Amino acid sequence: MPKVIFPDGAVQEYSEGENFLDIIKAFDKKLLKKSVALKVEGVAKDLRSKPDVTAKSLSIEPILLDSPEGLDIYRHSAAHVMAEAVKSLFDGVKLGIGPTIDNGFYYDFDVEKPFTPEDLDKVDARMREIIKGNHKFEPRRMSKAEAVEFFKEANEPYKVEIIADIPDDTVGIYTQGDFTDLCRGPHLPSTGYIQAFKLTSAAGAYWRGDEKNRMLQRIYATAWGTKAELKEHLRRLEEAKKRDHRKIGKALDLFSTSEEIGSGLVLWHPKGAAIRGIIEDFWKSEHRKSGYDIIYTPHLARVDLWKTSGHWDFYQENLFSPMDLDGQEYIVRPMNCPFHIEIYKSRIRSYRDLPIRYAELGTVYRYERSGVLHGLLRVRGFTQDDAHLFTTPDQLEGEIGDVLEFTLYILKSFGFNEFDIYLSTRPDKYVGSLDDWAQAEGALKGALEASELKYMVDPGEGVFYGPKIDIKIKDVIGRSWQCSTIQVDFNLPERFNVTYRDEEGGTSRPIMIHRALMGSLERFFGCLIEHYAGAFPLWLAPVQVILLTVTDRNNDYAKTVQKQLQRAGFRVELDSRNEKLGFKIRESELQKIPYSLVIGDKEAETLTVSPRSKQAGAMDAIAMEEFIGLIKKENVPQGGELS
RNA sequence: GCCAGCGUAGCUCAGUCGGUAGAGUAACUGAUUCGUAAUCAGUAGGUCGGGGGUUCGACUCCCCCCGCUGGCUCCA
Repeated sequence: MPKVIFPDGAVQEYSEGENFLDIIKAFDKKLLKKSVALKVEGVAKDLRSKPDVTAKSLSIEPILLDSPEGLDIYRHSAAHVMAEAVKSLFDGVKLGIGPTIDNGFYYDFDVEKPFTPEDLDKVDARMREIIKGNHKFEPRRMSKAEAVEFFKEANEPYKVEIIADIPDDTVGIYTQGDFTDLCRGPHLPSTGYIQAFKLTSAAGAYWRGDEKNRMLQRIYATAWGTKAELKEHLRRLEEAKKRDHRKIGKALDLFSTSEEIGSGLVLWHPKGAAIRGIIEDFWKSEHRKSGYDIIYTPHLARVDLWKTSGHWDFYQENLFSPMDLDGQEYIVRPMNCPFHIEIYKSRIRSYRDLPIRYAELGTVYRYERSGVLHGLLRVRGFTQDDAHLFTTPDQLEGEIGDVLEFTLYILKSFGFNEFDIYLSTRPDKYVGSLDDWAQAEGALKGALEASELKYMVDPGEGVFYGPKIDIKIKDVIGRSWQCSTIQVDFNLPERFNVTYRDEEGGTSRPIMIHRALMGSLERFFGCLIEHYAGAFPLWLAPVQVILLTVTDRNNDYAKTVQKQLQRAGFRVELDSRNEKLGFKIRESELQKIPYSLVIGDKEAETLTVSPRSKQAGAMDAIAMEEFIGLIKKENVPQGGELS
């Protein structure tokens, strides 16, 4: 009898005609219950498919629902159920694509009218009926010509378009009930396997992501193996909402935007500004330590400057319109680089001067389309922690390595320890020679390899003037935000005719590195707020210590304590309102102030304070000097020392 | 920019069928002097995002604009 071999070496014999479902069932019923599909000789197949009996022995591996691959199959099957539900409810629906995504799936539909929330309820209800009906997912294969014919017949032009792009000779088709869809598979054995899903939102989405194409209607959903997991996922989303920087920014009075002022323009309130000030001070002192010169440059420049730089041609959709000044056209700057170049060019530079590192907290303005604005994370006016390094070709890779190390040090100082690193290569729209691009990509790659950091390649995602390394930080809902960026540029030195005197007394062209570590202060601040849920570490907290008096009798002593702490350099507030202690504590907790000092008769008599830490709760009364010593130790960035 | 949803007191949110708006909280005033997450009472607070239309009458229905949110596209 033919047999299959499980991953642990166990063998199960079977007779002809049995499918894998039968075989696994005979082997271990419990295992079958957890399986959604299987791999045969490493290839994913449906549970209901049959083994090739000519092979006497096949190695198989059930794909379990609680594996990433299993969950993916599960969600994909749920997407098919959604498509069936939509097709059965609305007339003239044409199917787009229905892939799985993190935590769920979506399906795109070409429909007459966009879905309303009520439509989603109907789709949800129909999906549940389909699941209850427990229809089998029946696979079959068709030649491409047959499939094209089939989907033309079915009035599914998008499917026909997809088939044309499939390189294989045949394509997979799955049918459940009377619904048929193009699909690679594998799928669940039947719709009844789906236990827990929830439609989350509907949104317009261009066919193939191209805004020249027709806009389809997309329904997003999340799906999980069990109802408990779904519930847990929804709970996590709720938790994430609580950390939303927009919500916390309001609650802690950190920043706002105003309709009167305009979209995407941020107002930094005193407490947000206090944090920004601390970040800027830290940033400046670290840059000086690392050999950067800090500069200041204007926010406007003549439009010709941007024609020279290439921004006028390559970046125009993001530029604000020119304004006329004495017959000259000026625009607000979208970038800082040309200004730094002009400082470089203000005198002749020698190879002995290089590398030159100019750093600036440079405020820029970019026109972003209204639909993309998002809290602090995507705005129209923002301050980059920008720098431009001018290097000789020999220095390039070494400088990139140093910048990379410096970047990670700065990010770690703020408590970020996990990020995704991408190497972005030449885009379709680019300037410069292919040789330059190859050299620049090589230098970035070399620095990454030397640093032994894990990174991914993002093909075609570079800037028009050069390739880059991006470091992305994830926000609480799993969205990834690009903060740090390190870009190599051969192009601007060329365009601005930037030179240095080389060893031979000749004229050579430096290479530029553009880099921003935090990216923009606005976005970085947004990420910081979410990272800490507003409970900033001591060194960043706008108010580090709040003094809470028990009665008016304690006000005088509290003032001396306040003065002492201020003299020691701490940001201190005194809450001497005529309120109960519990009330004051509640407020200091809600404001997420790291330390509250309770000051009552007992403390005034013994010249002590009773600290209450945001992290650890109430502490025993201690002398002021002792408390100051304690918080001095804590009042530092988290990144350690730069090597 | 495109698709959808939303915009009511400083904040969080009710407001039914079209009949001129309400709660909690914050603010203010007074009382209370209190020991680790909300003391009590009173007062005041609104062009219902803006403009136009329908109607005897619009927070409510329709149109345009602004802003926000979730996506698409694009990016620090």
